[in-house]
Amino acid sequence: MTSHTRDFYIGEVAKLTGVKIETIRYYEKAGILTSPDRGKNGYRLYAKAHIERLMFVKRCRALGFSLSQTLSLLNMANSEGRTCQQISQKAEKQLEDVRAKIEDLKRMEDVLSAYVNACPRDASKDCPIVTALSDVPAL
Amino acid sequence: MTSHTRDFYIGEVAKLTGVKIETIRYYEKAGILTSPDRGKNGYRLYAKAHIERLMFVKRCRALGFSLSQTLSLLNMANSEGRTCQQISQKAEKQLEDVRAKIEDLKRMEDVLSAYVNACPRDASKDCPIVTALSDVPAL
DNA sequence: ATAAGGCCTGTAGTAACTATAGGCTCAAGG
DNA sequence: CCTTGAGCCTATAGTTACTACAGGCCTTAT
Repeated sequence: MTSHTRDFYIGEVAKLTGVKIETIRYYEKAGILTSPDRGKNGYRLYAKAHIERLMFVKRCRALGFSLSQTLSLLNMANSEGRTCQQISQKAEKQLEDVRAKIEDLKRMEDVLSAYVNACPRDASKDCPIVTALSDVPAL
Repeated sequence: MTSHTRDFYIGEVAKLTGVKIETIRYYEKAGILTSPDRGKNGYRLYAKAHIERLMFVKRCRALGFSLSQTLSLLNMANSEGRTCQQISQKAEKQLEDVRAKIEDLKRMEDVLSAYVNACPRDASKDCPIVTALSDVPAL
């Protein structure tokens, strides 16, 4: 029982992770993924570790982390001296950001639904939505 | 009492509307704002109508409309045959989009806060957040 | 006279991809 | 053996909505 794991072509990696081929290559160029070995034909050969790293990136992105935040998390996750506390601090910071975005969007929602409610939604010509949108404060 | 309104330089427009000078010029190039007249020195001269249009754009953007959605709203708002119903349809569509984004972000919030809660936040080495993030489903 | 500030154009940079062009390699079918 | 198709390669351009220069007028005040 050796620690041998077979290599994967980029297309297989894409299928396994659900990340598009172009995106995987983009991540490599952007320094998010380390360059894999190449076969004699020049094809990229990925090992299990690459795929785990890519899943990490995918999940971070799905949680709204930017690529640079993701890279920082990756480096931290793979560093010897890191602590659980450091990781959770980043997660908490991101949680705050997400909550702030939710608040922003809720304000949009409120205004939009007020507009929609104020509108008679019929064939009339002067729409209160238009009026509200074009009003200039100090003119 | 004529309908005369004085002209505004781009800097004044920026102050009145709170939209940056570069952004105003960008909107003109992008076809969102019509090109204003120029003075003999080549400076742009804006009239009240431009400023109202710009405020319209600013409010649409603040409500999450894209520039092309905004342009479509503008064209509709200024068209003779448009009805209140058409306008409110766009607003309702945008309201749906905003609500969908809120749902997305709430899902992120749930996952993130679960992660943060699961983490002991101490000096330990194996962080449950890292484990959860790098797990590959079918490998 | 000159310095500061506002305006002009045009280009490049940002984030995170996505799409396209042009060209290899590899396996299977006729 | 040849060809066809699929999969891979690189490099470049396009996307969205700006933002930031660089280099150079014009105008006004000191």
